[in-house]
Amino acid sequence: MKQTITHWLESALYSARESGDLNWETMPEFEVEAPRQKEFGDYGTNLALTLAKQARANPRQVAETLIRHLPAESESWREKVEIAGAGFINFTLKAGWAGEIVKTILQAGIQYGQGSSGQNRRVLIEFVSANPTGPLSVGHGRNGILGDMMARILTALGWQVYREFYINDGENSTQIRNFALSILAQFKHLKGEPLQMPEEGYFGDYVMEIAQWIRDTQGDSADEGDPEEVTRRFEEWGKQLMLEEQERDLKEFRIEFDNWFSEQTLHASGAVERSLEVLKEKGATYEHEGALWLRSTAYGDDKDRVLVRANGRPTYVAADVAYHLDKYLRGNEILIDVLGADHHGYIKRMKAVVEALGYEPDSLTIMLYQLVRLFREGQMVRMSKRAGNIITLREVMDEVGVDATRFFFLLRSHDSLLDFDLDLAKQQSDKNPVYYVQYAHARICSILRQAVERGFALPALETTDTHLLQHEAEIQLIKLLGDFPEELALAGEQRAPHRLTIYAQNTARAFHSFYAECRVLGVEPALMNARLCLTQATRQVLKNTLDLMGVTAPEEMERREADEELSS
RNA sequence: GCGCCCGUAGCUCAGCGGAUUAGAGCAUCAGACUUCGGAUCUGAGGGUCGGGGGUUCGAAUCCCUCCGGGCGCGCCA
Repeated sequence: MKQTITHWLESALYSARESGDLNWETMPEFEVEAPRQKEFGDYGTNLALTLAKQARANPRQVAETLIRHLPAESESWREKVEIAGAGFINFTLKAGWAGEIVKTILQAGIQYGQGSSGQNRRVLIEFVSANPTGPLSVGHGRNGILGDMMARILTALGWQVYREFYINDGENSTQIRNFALSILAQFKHLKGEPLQMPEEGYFGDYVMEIAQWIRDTQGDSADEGDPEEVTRRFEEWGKQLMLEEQERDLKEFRIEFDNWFSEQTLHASGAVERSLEVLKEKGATYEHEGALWLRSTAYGDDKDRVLVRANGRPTYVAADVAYHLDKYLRGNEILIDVLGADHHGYIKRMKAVVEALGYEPDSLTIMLYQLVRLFREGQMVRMSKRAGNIITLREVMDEVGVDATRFFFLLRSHDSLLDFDLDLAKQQSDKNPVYYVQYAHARICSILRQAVERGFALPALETTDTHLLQHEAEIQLIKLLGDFPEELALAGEQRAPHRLTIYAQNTARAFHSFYAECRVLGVEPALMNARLCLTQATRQVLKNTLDLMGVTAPEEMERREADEELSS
């Protein structure tokens, strides 16, 4: 409906210009929205206000002119059009208009809301990319959810999405090395030697478990031989086990990747050197004190960055140059990296890299998310990965459940700090908004089941008069359902998945409200059919939204409250 | 010191491509079906949108500045 009204307004604009009533050059930006106060009608627009600015005219007069030029086809829909406030144009539509939206939704079904703005272009989303030196943290969970939902959203908007996990397994990585040395230390300890952890060692229990696994499968002699070789072996074992665990946990968290990209392959294949050559050719590098530098300040970075150390080893940045170049060479037009807020310094650097490589800096989006703070018994849980006292994603998943955890992570804007209270999440899980939305879906399914049980066949769309849907609660709900395509598009454009979480809650609320106001089953047959259609349409939209969130849409739920009351 | 993010109701947060009277959940208080699931609904109280300037006919929204909180600022990754 918003679109229809937008068309009317555009048509009025052209008509007014042709007749000389109004002068304008560029199409003004304006919005069509449902006003909060119902006295203002069903939809309103600020068009006259934005246009008045451009034309330096009185907004109310502009509004009058526009109304005069509204196309004839709009007359069968409009009840009345009014000018209000500074120059808003408010439309009140004829009773029954909302029924059309219900039909549109039911016809589109699972595809309702999808768009084609992606035009089949390719986008690569890199996310999680945890170091293979430990289990996934809760922060990785937030990262994973954001990337995953973004991928689902962009797919729905017509993009060809490729999901990738970048494994920081470069042999020059000190982290991995320390990790390997930690395992080795535990291994020797298992054999009875005193525990001698490296300085920056990893202390988690899982390190010991890996050492144990190596001892069980490789025997006591696993640490014999050339020390460098031994470290390399332990590195490989540790890395493999960690990656397997990460993949398993992510899969259970409903996150899967098209590809796990190994940093090491970039070093091994010579891709790193080649990409550095590209930078050199573009004149974006220089040598200083024996090291090779990227002149990133020339592209807006705060300082220049070392690409190759004086000792000849390439830095992490060098690998990232090669990696991002590789992403582009694989035909991706748009790149999205999902990173924790502690990497914010990374944005300017990577934009500089992209530009130095000859690509459009805006083609790379870095989605930063703020950190997650865990609370238990009202206390913030301090965590350190090396010390091994982290709460893992797996623990949270097991404690809180996948649906609730995903929903919780998607509840807040990614650039807002997220406090995750474990006790609240599990003890008062019925207060969790995820149940509110899921309950609406389950309730709808229950109504539809009942309808069949009572012998009311689910109505055919062609024979149903959806124009009977005129109750205020019905209109309210339908308006929201009609907004879904726009909400989805905005979530994609703004890279703001949480918008759909808010939307899901609003839609669920509107349905619960409708449910309380309007009986579906047992009312006059024509109206019942119309309401059954609306109920089905709502189910479809909730389902589509929950699918995008990767949260299940249950057809029934346990009646937990009732059970508790019986037992108490 | 420099950079990024945040500061909106008692608490947790939406809104921030300016626009008609600032929203939701939780908490508090008061109510609601002998038929569709009470994990629900209806209503009430509660806000100088951190402070101060500026732009604008109009600012929670844009700009500047200050204050408070978080996170960074390696030839680590």
